[in-house]
Amino acid sequence: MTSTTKKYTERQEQIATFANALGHPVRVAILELLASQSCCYHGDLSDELPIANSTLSQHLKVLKDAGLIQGEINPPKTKYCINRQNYAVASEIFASFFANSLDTEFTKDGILLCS
Amino acid sequence: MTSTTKKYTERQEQIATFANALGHPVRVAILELLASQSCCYHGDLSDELPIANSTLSQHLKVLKDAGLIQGEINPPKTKYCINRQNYAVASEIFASFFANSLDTEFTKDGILLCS
DNA sequence: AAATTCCTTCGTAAAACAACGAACAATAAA
DNA sequence: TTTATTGTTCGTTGTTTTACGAAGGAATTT
Repeated sequence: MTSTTKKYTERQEQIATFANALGHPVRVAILELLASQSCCYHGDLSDELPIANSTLSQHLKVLKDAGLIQGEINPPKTKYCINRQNYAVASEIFASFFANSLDTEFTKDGILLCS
Repeated sequence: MTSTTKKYTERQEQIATFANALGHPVRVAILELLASQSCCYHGDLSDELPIANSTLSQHLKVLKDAGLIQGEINPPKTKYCINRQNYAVASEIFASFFANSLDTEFTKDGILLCS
């Protein structure tokens, strides 16, 4: 392939970005905590997670940069919550990604290729 | 939190593993190619992707280690295809992950917390 | 004003990732 | 047997990630 192309589609980049954010177990745990409690202070999360405070801040930044959470800073406390809008986007994009892939299983006239 | 705990659940680890594999746009592209064509030789993928052959091998290894694809080596050719079984697992685990999270939006008596 | 609480940022070190070309199998073709 | 073809593995380089403690900022409490 030539190098003049724009490498990857926006969608592929978007999927990778969301996936990357989910690509560490502690970030999955963070999202689950936020989802179950709607909101949490940094300290609440820190109590539940086996990582240093500064490390937690880093992971929260990753999630925020990916758009999956948002933080309301209110010194000295900071409240985090899920960004539901982007969460829905992520949910859909993953669903469609897997749906498209699995579809092909059925669009090949029942022939299971690549045994 | 004490350090005696087993850090993360199997499920959290599993999600992170799958997500990690999806965490690079070229790997998303690879999966899409495999999904649309059912199977591909390494060379077919190489023609479509803007990376060196050796790099492609690395990415394929990541996807294989995560269980998302499988490779049938038949020198000098190698045929790759999606591991549909694990793919279905991944699809479900992501779906349930997002479903659980978004559910809370409705289980809070319509009160949108954390504006 | 000093001390405390809460969290972020900084500095740093170790590990993992991503990319490439070169070298290396393993078969097929000449 | 030599040459090609096809991929993987190796070695290397540079970047990113993950982790921590220390230091810093911002309000609140003492």
